[in-house]
Amino acid sequence: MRLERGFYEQDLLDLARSLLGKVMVRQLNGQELRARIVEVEAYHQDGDAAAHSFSGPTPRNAVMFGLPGYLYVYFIYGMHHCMNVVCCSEGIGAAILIRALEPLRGIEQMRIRRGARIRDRDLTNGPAKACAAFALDRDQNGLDLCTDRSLFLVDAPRVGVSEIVSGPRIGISKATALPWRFYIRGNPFVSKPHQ
DNA sequence: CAGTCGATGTACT
DNA sequence: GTACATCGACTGG
Repeated sequence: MRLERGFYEQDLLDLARSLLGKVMVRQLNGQELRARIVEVEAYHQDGDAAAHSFSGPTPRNAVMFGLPGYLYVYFIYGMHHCMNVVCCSEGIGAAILIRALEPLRGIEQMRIRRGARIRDRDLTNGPAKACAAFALDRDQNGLDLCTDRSLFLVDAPRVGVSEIVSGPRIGISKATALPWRFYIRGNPFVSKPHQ
């Protein structure tokens, strides 16, 4: 069943851990894509210089300061997109980056967008790969996961604490000491399994 | 396997 | 101008 607003109103790191194992559903051209969240990163305006929200609201990051449960999608490196789930409460500027998914359904549809020869494990094992496989770009920025018909999350059993690994976030140059990357231990669809 | 590097648009200094 | 929450192609061992 679809996750409701209250789920997204959790504190930053609580939601980061809670999101692991949850299933992302995409309705697209009459087809359904499904994938399990296996890796995330947390970003917060307060004290986190790596967050887009760190210096306050701008046109780009406005969604981060909106309602929890909204999708924040941004364009990066001139060719990629990354998706985040807004959390906490309105005005806070906190969100969780979805870094990797485990494909469950619609794998051939994902392969159409990612490339015919891509191995299953490479379809969604990175933030921009996940966006591409799920056909998400700036058009989906500001979408409400609690009400949208084409994209939402459904509940799934919690991942046990002992199966969650945390460590430094990937690909940033500021606030590198914060251990705000979380992933499922041993899952083959995580973007960078080791370290 | 690991390391390097080019592609490419935009937000912000 | 510069940096950027990345990816994939390429190198060398």
